[in-house]
Amino acid sequence: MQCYAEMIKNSGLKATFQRMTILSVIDKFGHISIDEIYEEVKKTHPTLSLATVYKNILNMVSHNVLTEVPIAGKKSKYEIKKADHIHLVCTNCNSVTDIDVEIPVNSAFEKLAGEESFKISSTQVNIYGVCPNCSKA
Amino acid sequence: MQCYAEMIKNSGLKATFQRMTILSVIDKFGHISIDEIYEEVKKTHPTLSLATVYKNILNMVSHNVLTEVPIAGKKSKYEIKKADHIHLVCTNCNSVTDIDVEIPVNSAFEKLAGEESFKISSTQVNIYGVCPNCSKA
DNA sequence: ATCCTTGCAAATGATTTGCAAGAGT
DNA sequence: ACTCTTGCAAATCATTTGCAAGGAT
Repeated sequence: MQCYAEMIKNSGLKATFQRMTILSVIDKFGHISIDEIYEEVKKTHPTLSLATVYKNILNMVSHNVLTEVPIAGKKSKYEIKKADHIHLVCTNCNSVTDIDVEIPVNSAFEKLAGEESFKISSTQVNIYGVCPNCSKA
Repeated sequence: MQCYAEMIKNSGLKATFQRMTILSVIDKFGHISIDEIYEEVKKTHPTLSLATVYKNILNMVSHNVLTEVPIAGKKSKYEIKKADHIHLVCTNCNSVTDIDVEIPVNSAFEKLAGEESFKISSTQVNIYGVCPNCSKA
C-alpha cells in the first residue's frame, strides 16, 4: 500500500491532502469506523472536518477505493479495497481481523447462486466470536 | 413459525400485543428494516409507536428471538432467528433472500478460525449481486 | 400486586447539505 | 482557468431516553 495518491487518482478522484491522510489512517488501522478515523486524523490535522471525513468515505467507497464492512450491532468499519476475504469479528473487543486466504467457498457460492440465477458481484463473510487476546482474559 | 407468544415467552420476555404484531410482520416479510416494520405495523395498529418498535427489536435481538442482518450501504434488516445461512442481497431492488442450506463452509471456517485460535459464535454471509427479477429488466 | 412494557415528547447522536473560499490538475 | 473539494454551520434523519399510565403474569 505505497502510493495513496495513485490509488485515489486512478479511481477518478483528486488526490487531496485530506484524502491521503484519511487513507493512510485506514491503512494503518486496517479496519476502522468513521468517528475513529476522525479522532485519529484530528491528532495530526485538527482542521480536517468530520463532514469531510463523511464525504470522502462515501466517495471512496463508491469509487472502489474502500470497502464497507458492516457489523451486526456496531457501526460499519472501512478498509482499503482488496479481494474479498473473511473477517473475524471479536464481539468482546470489537476488533476485526482478516483471514488472508481466498474465500474457500467461492465455488460453492457460485453454484448456489447459479441455482437461483443470481448474478454475484461480491461476497461478504463475517465470523463473529472471541479473539485469542480476549480469550485469555 | 406458529406461535409467536411462545417464542417470546421462551426468551424471557412478556408476550405483549405489540411484540406479537412486530414478530408477525417480520415473519411475513422475511427480512425487513425497522422503519419498514413501523410502516407496516401502523397499517393495522396506528397507535403502536416507533419507539416501541426500536425498543422491541433491540430487545428481541438480545434475547435471541431475532437476528440482525447488516447490509453494506443500507440499513440493517431483521429476521426471525434460525440456523446461520446465506443471504442473497440484491443491490438493485434491495431484496434479501435466504439460501436454505447449511452454510457449506462451516468446516472450512472452523479450520481457519482454529488456526487463529478464534472461538466462533456465529457466522454471517452476504452475497451481493442482482436477483433474477432485476436481471430480466 | 408486581414488574415489565408502552407511548409520548424531548434529548441525543449520526449523517447530509448548501455555500463561499481554497486547492488540484 | 476550470472544476472538484473543503470547512463551517445548519438542517435533517435516526436512535435513545425519562416518565407516567397501562398491561401481562
